[in-house]
Amino acid sequence: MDMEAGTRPATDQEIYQRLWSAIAERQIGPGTRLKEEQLSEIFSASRARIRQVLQNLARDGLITLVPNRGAFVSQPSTEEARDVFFARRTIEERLVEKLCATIDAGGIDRLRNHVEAERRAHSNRDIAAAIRLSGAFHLLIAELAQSQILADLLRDLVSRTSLIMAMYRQKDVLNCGPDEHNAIVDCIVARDARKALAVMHHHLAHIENQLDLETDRVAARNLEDILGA
Amino acid sequence: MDMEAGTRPATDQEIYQRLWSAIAERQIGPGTRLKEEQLSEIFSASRARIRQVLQNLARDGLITLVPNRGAFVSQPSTEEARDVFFARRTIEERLVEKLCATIDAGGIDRLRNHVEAERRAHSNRDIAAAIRLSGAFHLLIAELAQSQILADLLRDLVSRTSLIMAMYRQKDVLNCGPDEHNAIVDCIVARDARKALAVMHHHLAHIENQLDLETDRVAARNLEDILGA
DNA sequence: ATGCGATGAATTGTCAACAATCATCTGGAA
DNA sequence: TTCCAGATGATTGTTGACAATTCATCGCAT
Repeated sequence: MDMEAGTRPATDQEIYQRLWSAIAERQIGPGTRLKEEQLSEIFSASRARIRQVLQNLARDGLITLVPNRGAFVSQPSTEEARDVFFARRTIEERLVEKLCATIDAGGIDRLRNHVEAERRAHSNRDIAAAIRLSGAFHLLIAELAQSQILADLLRDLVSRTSLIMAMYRQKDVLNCGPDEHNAIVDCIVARDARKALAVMHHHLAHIENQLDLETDRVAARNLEDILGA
Repeated sequence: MDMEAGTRPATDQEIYQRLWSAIAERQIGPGTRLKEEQLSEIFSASRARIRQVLQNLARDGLITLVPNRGAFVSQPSTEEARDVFFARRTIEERLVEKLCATIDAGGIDRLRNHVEAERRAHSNRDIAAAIRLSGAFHLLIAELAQSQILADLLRDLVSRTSLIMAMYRQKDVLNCGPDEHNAIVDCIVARDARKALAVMHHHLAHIENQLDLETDRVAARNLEDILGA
């Protein structure tokens, strides 16, 4: 949220990151249409580059590309939502299991510090930061587990999870606190792979169970207000 | 291997499929440079579309895009190779486990028929078909297990595995026969999830263990001879 | 003879204009 | 009034040309 738009060029990666954040952090609601020309003005980039970025976002499942119609922020169905959680359990259970065997002191420090940061954001009622850090925790585990392929996939799945929660979260349930994350770190530090796996499973199942199974549509918001200067 | 090139336009998907097959089935060796103009002539498509396809292939790990240099068929390192197998074990063990719980009669038929086709190709010494069917078996399991996300990822991993085997397979070892696949099907039919998981693990470990851990470079071949008319 | 710097060809990156496609709106007939 | 057909405007898809970058070659000084 730092660089001004509409003035100077922006690299492809910046545009991608910017849109990714805006979607994953729920600033742009599911179903919102993303027009190429509109984006090219906002980022002062040519349409060709915007198009390239949109294709990357589509491949990550964050947006849906409809031929001759354009790009829309994805609206995952309940089946897709369940599939995302199935894939996350598959991957993350294995990653924490591996991490228990390979973690070192530096890794433990990074995990502890991260959970601490989550706790601060939570007590400060900083919802946006809490959401971002909550996802980043899972990505940190993947990074420390040293499986590039699964880490890359998990990055996509985490952002899709944000999208899913934006659509299906019941309104009274707040974002889960850092307590469960802390429990996972404890298991890793104790090198108890069996328990770490179980706690991770419970954690993900917990999140999934908080969701509502009816389809909701979310009103589209104005892009310039979010991405513009 | 049916459509003639250089004459009529080809849709993006066709170009992608064509290159994907050529790389995954080892007709184009690792390290081969793919020039955009060359490909645009072969497929009689504009460079922009070629570029688009190349980016998709890069995201699937089949080719590597070097800025301002071009596209090269990937040469996975030994670490990346191990990571691919780690990811495959993670995913496929879970998929066969799930499949044991959800398989129906139609699915069993498809599995049996596929293994039979593999057996025929193997006894006919049809190496290309054997390679293709061997990969397709794993994809069939993923399809039947009904997890779109993991199936998509596995598709990429299977083609990367072909690339890895092209680079690191010891020359005397032939492609594994259909016997292990048959054993996996037996476990699924018996709905023995625990054993299915173990047999799948063994199968993938077996393939990985057949590999050599030294780096080999493979000579580049001529593109027109493979993709051209 | 060897190393270093300039030159040039080849290739990728970028862009703006053009063509094709789709949604919407209008108007008329049943 | 309702439905369908056609025109219209907006948006995406595609193309070819141009700019930027890289690699290889050659010349030159040491």
